[in-house]
Amino acid sequence: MKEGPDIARIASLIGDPARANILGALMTGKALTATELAGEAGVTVQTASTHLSKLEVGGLTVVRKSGRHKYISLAGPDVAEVLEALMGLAAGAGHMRTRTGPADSVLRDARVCYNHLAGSQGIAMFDAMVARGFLQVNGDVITLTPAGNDFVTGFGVDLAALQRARAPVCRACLDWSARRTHLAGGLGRALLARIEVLGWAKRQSGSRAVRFTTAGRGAFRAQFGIKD
Amino acid sequence: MKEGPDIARIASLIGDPARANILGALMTGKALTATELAGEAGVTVQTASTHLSKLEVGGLTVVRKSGRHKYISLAGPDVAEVLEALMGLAAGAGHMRTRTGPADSVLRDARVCYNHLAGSQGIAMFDAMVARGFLQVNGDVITLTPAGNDFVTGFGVDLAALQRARAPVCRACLDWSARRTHLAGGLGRALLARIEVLGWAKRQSGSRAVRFTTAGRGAFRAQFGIKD
DNA sequence: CCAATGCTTCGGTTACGGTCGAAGTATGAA
DNA sequence: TTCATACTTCGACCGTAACCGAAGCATTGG
Repeated sequence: MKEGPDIARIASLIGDPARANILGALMTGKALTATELAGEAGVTVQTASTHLSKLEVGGLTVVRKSGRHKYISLAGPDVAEVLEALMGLAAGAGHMRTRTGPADSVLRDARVCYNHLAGSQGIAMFDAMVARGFLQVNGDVITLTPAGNDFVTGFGVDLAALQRARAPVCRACLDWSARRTHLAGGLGRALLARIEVLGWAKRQSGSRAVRFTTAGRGAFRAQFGIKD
Repeated sequence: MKEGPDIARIASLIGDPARANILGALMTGKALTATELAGEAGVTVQTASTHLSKLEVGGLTVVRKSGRHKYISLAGPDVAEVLEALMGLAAGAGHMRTRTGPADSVLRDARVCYNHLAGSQGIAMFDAMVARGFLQVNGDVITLTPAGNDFVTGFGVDLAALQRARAPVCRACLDWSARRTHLAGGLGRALLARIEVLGWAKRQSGSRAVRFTTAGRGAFRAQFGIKD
C-alpha cells in the first residue's frame, strides 16, 4: 500500500509467541537444533518445523545441516539488535513476561547477547575501555586504538585472527535493560570467550544469564579498571 | 515461558498490516487523526478505532484529544527507532512492499523520520557537521560543540528554546536505507523545520518523502559544507 | 434543540494461522 | 538390511482476531 519496506511481514514473524521464544533462545548466539528449539518454544517438533521454515524464508535465521541434525542460528547481528531493541520497548512499556522472576536481576547484571557480554557488566566494561582510551567511538563506528590493541592482546585475545575474519572487530549494541551501548562484534565475542576460559564467569545453560564468581568479578573489574 | 521482556506482544502489534501502515504514517512525526489514519491503513474507521486502542494500551502511541478530534502520534523516538530498524531488516531481506516504486528513490535520498531529516541528505548533513567539529560523538551521546552552537544559531535555530525543552537536543538515529547514523532530537527537528522555512525543501503530503528544490539543494550543501 | 461530525461499542461473519496426530523422508548406527 | 533418530509434510481441527454494518456517545455549530 504505502512506500518503504514491508515491516509487517517480519514483525508478524517475531510476533508469534512460539517464534519469539525461539528467537530469544537463539540470542545466546549458539546454534541450536530443531528439537531443542521446539522444547524452548514449548511446542511439538512438527509445529516448530513449520515455524523454523518461516523464520528461514523470512531471513531471520540461517541453517546449517550436519548429518541428520539441523543447526539454526540468527541470521546476523542486525537481527539480534532488532530483538534487543524490541525488548527495550517491551520493558519500557512495562510488559514483562514474568512478574520479574529471580533470574531477572541476574539478567540485568550480566547476560549473553549474541555471544558477547551485555547487562550492567557489559556496559561497565565498555565504558571503562572508552575512558581508558582503548576504544574510540564515532557514531556507530567503534575503533580499537593502539593502546587498546596492546590491552586486549595482553588479555589473551588473538587479534590477528579476528582481523582476518570478515566480521567487523568492533560493533555497538544497545541494551534493553539499561538502554546503553556495549561492545559487540568479533572483539566483544572474543572478550567474553576469554572471560569464560579464565573461569571468571559461566553461562547458565539454557538461559542468557551469565554468572560471575566472586573472585572472577573482582579480577574482571581489576583487569578492565572498572571503578565502584 | 522464558526470561526477559515480552517481545511477542509488541511485535504482533506491529505485525498486523493495518497497524503497520498506521505506524508508518506516524513516522513523519506529525500527529494524525483517527479518520486520517483509517485512510492510510485502508480500513474503515471502526476497524481503525480498535487498532488504535490496541496500539495505545501497548504503549506504541500516545493520544491527545482536542474537541471531537483525536490526535495520535508515536509514543516517542525509541518507537520510531525500532520501526526504522525493522525496516532495515525488511529491506535487507529483500521484502519490499512494492517492487520499488517511483517514490522509493526519493525516499532514499531524503525523507522525514519522526520530524527530522533522514536518507542520504540527512546522513550527509550529519557527517559534515561532525567533520567540521560542530558535533561530537561519543557512543549514542551526541553533543553540540561551542563552534556548533554558533553555527546552528547563525542558521536561525533558537537553541535556547530547545534547551529549555525537556527532550534531548541531540540524538542518534539509524537509517534503514543506508544503515548509517543521522541526527535526531530537538536539534534535528529544528534544522529540518528551518530548511522548510527557507523553502529549500518541501515534505510531500501523505508521504515521508522530502523533495529538495534545485536551488535549495545547492544552498543546503553550501550551508552545511557537504562535499560531492 | 436539532443536525452534523468524529469516534467508539456491539454483534456476527469470515478467514487466516497455529496446533498436533499420523504418515513420510533422510541420515546414521547396529 | 534393519532399526532408530531427526526432521518434514499432510490433513484436520480449532481459536483468535481482523473486519464491517449498525447503533450508540460525545462534541461542535447553527
